[in-house]
Amino acid sequence: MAGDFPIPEIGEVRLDDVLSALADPLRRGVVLDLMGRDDGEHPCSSFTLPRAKSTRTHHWRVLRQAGIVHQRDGGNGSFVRLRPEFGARFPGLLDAVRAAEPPATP
Amino acid sequence: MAGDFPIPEIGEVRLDDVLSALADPLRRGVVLDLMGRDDGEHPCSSFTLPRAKSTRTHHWRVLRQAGIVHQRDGGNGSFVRLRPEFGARFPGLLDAVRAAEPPATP
DNA sequence: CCTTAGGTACGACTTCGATAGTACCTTGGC
DNA sequence: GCCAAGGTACTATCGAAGTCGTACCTAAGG
Repeated sequence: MAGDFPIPEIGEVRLDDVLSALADPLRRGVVLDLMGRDDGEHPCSSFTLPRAKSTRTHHWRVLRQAGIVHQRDGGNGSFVRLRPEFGARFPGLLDAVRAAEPPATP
Repeated sequence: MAGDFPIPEIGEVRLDDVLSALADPLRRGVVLDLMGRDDGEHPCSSFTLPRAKSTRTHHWRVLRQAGIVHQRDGGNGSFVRLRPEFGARFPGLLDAVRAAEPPATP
């Protein structure tokens, strides 16, 4: 494959999907993790997702369809980054989520 | 009965429950409606909830347990208001949701 | 007192989402 | 060329959530 995964236009994304995506603590965790990194791509394998491979795939797809992340398939590994348009489409949302969440629990 | 319904301490409310509560379009609709009114009590019967009575009861309970609303039973009718502490516990969250939603669809 | 309106509690049904197992694919290294 | 690592697609399972019907409750008004 080796290409970008299909993602919805940012204008097509429904708030329902965004809030449902962020309601799951695992997905919210990786989003907050991503917000704490630089704006570039990061390997999917570098995130804390203690679930089966197919379940991780599922969670990334949900985040893509919520317009939150962009994902690129590299054949043997895939990479994600936050979609920069998201902040303009849903201003303050991710910041509010981050503010409500304890930064991490190591 | 004629009294206040039990609600969690605002500090005990989990973000999971808040986001799940707001992910439902019906519940989000009544919350946004409530935000557009004055801060006092409003009859539950004055909101747009085209569902069976028992289903409406369910949705109000979810909003209570998410720390978003306070509810008082008056015997033949019950009344809700936004919890003023919510904004301090989850700053910017409701505002972000309101900003992301078209004001209404009449 | 009786009726009605608004609402709760409980149980049943149904739909949806999180999870995982298996098969298969692609890049990279040996 | 072969194999391992990372990941997707598909399917199945299981529990949670949305929905509703029924029985019952309470205050308000005639």
